[in-house]
Amino acid sequence: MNKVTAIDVRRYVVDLLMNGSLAANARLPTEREFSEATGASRRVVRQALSSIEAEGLIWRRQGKGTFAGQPLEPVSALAAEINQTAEPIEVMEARLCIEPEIAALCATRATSDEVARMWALARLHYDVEDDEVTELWDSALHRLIARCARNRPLQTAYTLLDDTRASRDWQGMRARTRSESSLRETMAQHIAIVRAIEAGDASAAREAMRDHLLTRINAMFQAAALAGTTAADSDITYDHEASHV
Amino acid sequence: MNKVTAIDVRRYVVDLLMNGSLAANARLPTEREFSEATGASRRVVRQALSSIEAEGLIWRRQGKGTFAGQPLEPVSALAAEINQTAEPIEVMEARLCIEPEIAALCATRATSDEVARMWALARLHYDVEDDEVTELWDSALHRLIARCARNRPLQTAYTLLDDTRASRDWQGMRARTRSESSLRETMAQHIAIVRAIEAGDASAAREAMRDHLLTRINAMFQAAALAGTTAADSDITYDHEASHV
DNA sequence: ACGGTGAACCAAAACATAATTGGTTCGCAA
DNA sequence: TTGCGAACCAATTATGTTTTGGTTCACCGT
Repeated sequence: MNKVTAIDVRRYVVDLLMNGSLAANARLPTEREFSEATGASRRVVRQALSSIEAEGLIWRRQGKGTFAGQPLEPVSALAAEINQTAEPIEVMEARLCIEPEIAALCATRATSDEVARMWALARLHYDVEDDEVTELWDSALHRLIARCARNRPLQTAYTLLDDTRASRDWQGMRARTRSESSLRETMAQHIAIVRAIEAGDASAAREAMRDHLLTRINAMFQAAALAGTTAADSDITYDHEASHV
Repeated sequence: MNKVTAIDVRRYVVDLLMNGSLAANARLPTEREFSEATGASRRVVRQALSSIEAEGLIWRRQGKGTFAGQPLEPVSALAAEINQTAEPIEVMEARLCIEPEIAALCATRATSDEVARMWALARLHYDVEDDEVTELWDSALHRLIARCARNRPLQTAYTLLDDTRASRDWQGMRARTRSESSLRETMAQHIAIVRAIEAGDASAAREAMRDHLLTRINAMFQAAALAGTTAADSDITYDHEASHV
């Protein structure tokens, strides 16, 4: 009797998350499929998945499935209709306004459980072969932080911005702005954000989030300048917001 | 041959709209039902309905039906959805996060025309008696500032928050928080905001907007304390946000 | 020849039904 | 007792049918 333990299944699933090619929707196989694939009983599979979910790497929904990252808020239909015409740079500017405040609120309200999940997402080492994957885990952390601000209107506003990332010409933008070094920088900034949140330091969280977003925005500007087609004056960095205090 | 003309059907439908106890956005009979009820051909019914629709009394949607009044805009629909679960204090907190940044952007982007319009709104002397009117002009100024930030996602987000004024227990809140002195204070703060925007001073505009919102929030807290029913600890002022450097 | 009628057809939205999926319980057996 | 499998439950999606406004067209009466 070759017993497959929850630890084994856990390793199997985490491997799939890190190395395997996730579907576009970040959807994982069903519990029954995992059970069949690993030879473990469904109970064991559920134990493994539950532990991974508690860590914050996946989320599950009855009738829907199991997914990598963090859940999207279900504003879907209306949000898509509203945000049809948003320019990427506009969206980033809006995020620069809202997300630092969200991080500040989050610092005063996140539970230790939630902070632990943030650490798991911030410290993730994944194969960076695919832009989609990078975006998946990045957005998961940001989404989790937004949720922990515990302010529904704000979260809805953030979701409005978050939804636009998935659509349209963001894809090409991502491919150009990502690099080995910028990835390392992003991870360092994520860690700084979570550290501030864990410390309950609202001001530090706000500033860390600002730094992070400013870095990303400037990367976008530089990518646009390299591409050359759009934005004639995009070689200037986005700093007129730095008059903050 | 007793022909029923479009005019006849029109009168029939308008009568239904006026006398009948139809709420706003109530559903009307289908075109086929109208046709059967009036004896007119469907074409005639459609002519009549089209004229009524052009007047703005009804709206139609393929597959959905014919409805009284004007269709709900998607943003308003989302706002209504939020209002079912969001507390007024949550909304004010969200505004406290977003609006100062909007004011800062506005200070760098508003044209002189727009500033002139802001002055007109800020200097308006309105009667304290009528809460509705007070709220209307206050909302108008804030919306104008949001528009001048020239960022559609941000403007949408603000509209989402501002729409909540129209609904539910916001009414009672208004009546309790408004007074002769608070009205004067509000006007002074409005003027300070517009002055900073006119000067192009982003930091000053941000701070002026913060002050204004904090004042309003504390007024709400005090009103809640007076009402006594809700929020046991509402006698403390809302200041844990004041750590803002 | 003209205009209206009724029927048929199209597309969008709602409604109803079946299938899928995570969550839960229970009997059975090692 | 513990763990497994099966069945069942509830939420969600997928699919098909019906309803409804929008459109086209052959036909009839004047």
